[in-house]
Amino acid sequence: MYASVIVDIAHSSVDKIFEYSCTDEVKVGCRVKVPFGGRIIDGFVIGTGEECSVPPQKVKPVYSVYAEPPALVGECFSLMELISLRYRVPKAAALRLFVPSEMRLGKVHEAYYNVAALINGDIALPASAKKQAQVLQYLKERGECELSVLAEKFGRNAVNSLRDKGAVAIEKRQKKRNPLSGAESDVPKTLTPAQSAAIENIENSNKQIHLIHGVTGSGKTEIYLNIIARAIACGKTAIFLVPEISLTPQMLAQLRARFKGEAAILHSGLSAGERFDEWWRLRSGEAKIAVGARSAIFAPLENLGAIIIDEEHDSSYVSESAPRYSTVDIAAWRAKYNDCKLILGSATPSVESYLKATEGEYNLITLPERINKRPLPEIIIADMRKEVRRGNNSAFSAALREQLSLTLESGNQAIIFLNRRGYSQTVICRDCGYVAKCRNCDVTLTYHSDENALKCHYCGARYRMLEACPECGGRHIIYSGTGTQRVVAGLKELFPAARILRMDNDTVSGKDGHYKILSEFASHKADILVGTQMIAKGHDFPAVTLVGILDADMSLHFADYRSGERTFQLITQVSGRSGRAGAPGKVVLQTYSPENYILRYATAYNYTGFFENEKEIRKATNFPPYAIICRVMVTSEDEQGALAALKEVYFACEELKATYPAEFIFLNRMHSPIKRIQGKHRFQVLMRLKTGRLLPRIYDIAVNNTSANVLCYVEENPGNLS
DNA sequence: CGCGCGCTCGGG
DNA sequence: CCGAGCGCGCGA
Repeated sequence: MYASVIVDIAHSSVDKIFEYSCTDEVKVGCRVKVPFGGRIIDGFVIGTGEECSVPPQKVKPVYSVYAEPPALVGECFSLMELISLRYRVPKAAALRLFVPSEMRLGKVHEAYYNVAALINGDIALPASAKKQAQVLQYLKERGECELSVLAEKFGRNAVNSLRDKGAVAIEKRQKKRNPLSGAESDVPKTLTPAQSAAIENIENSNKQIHLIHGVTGSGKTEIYLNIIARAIACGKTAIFLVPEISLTPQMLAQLRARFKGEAAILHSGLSAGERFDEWWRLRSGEAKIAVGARSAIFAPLENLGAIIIDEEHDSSYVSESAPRYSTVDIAAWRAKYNDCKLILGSATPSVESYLKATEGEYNLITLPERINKRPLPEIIIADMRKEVRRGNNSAFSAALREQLSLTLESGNQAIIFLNRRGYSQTVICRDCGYVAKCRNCDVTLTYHSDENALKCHYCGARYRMLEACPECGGRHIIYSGTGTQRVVAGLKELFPAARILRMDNDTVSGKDGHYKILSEFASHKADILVGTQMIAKGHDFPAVTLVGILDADMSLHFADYRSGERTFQLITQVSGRSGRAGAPGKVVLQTYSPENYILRYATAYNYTGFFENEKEIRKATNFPPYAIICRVMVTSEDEQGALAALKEVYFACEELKATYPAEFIFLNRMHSPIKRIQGKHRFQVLMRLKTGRLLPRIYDIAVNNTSANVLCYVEENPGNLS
């Protein structure tokens, strides 16, 4: 018998199928060790058969087979093929998406716990051995007990003595780490007529992909849970994707309560062991629902009945490293393969998805009202130009101050949202205009007052704060911009009695840092939460009745065609934090351009108005979704090498343009806005294309110009152009 | 990816 | 003439 093997080396030069002789123990999907180029390495079996297409003298036998069920199942193989072709990555790189890295790296040992069990309770003990007697008594009552518990209660020595006397046995057992265990029960809530209608609509529609556009608080989650429950009831499985940031304890508790052990969660917050165990629970069929962030779209489930992508517009659904797949694309493919529904949901759908829905490619379901018809929070626009004219140079408008004191007086909580972090954005020399930049990354440094240091946000480099300007020697160094720290300081001055929490990249350490701060705030241990983007999503704060958006303009004037879309999404999301429970919420939005159409639609909660307007602009200016922005990044530590490769890539693209002039709207080469990151020079060929027709050719160009020295890679509609 | 082969160049 | 250095192609 022969096995077709893909060796686990993600490199284009070994991106082939190798054949080995084997026994029938080797099954499709198995991981094996094989002799390869003089070494023994891991590989994936993607096929078996009696025939062999290489000369017999070349064929070697499989070295060994992993003693585990096949890791790859179902559509893995065709999906691997698709990803490998679509994103021009080696098949091994595509296969790696399907197995947890813990498994490949062999890092996870099974977790064990020790159990002490009574084998002979009638043993004679000296009267002095009181502890041992207690242990015996304890075990007589319950038969067996976890060793750690016994050791805690009576001391490890007593247990050891009993073991030596043959009274108890200590046995190693495999631990099932189950992050969703210990759940309370939850019964499905009664659906509102709107929710029932939405589910009915999805069930009866003959379209495969559905977009639920529902305002915050419209009960989308209950619809998702219902659809998942229906799939499970039919003996099928389901995938439920949420942005990484939304995998909060509350959300997991909700799933745990509803689905118990049938749900498995896959995300980076779990320990390696937990993730590994959850993956196997899905693979073995014990769990039928995969819940997780982007990568959970590759969950080892067969017979899918539904795929749900919540907060469909979220930028975390596109991978930032190769293969730069789009989660919605992969999900659409799996839905098609399994002939199941794909449900996208959002309060602020991406322009791209909403366009597809209005054009009939997706089935559009609109939920315009909150569950209990509670009104959406009122948004008050504070015109900061007027504030400046009145002589108010602080970060807080009169309206915000007034609302803040009202909120604090009534014992409610407030969230202050701003886009930046650090004490202030930049450090400028007033005399010559010098701005401090990172030596490696060419990025403006940010001043952090707690360390009195300058930091680069792209590589983490830390510099001493400037005493004098290194260019002109001037001593008039000033800070500019407003950061969370300065806002906190300002708030303390205005409301000395208020308890204030700060949340940004500096106060959040590790994966649980989020939760710590957020749950501290949720349990009302603080009155005001000041933070950046990361407070916009996830948690529910019932007592928050005021949200202040300090610098709504920041994202609006960003040099990105999506800045309008992003700003609309941000305002809607942040506003949704206000007034979740009883009391009606308020939002104060501070801006220097109150007449801006994005802000006008956002404050009126008018998504369709925003969409129609935005659509026309994108159409007129030839931006996505009416075009594709394509960037070939060329990076290298060696500047000359990078420049040479850049030239090659550019010429190849120019050649394409000469052949297909109608496909190109724009083509040019340039430095990337950030010229260096971590010592790597960055150049780019930037294109705007009418369609995706030429993308495969462009991927080829990138692959062909990648060498040991220079890395070239393609980004489609990149999230940012830094 | 990691290895070995073979070619080339420089030192003796 | 021999040994070190590098580029290339191979691996089943």
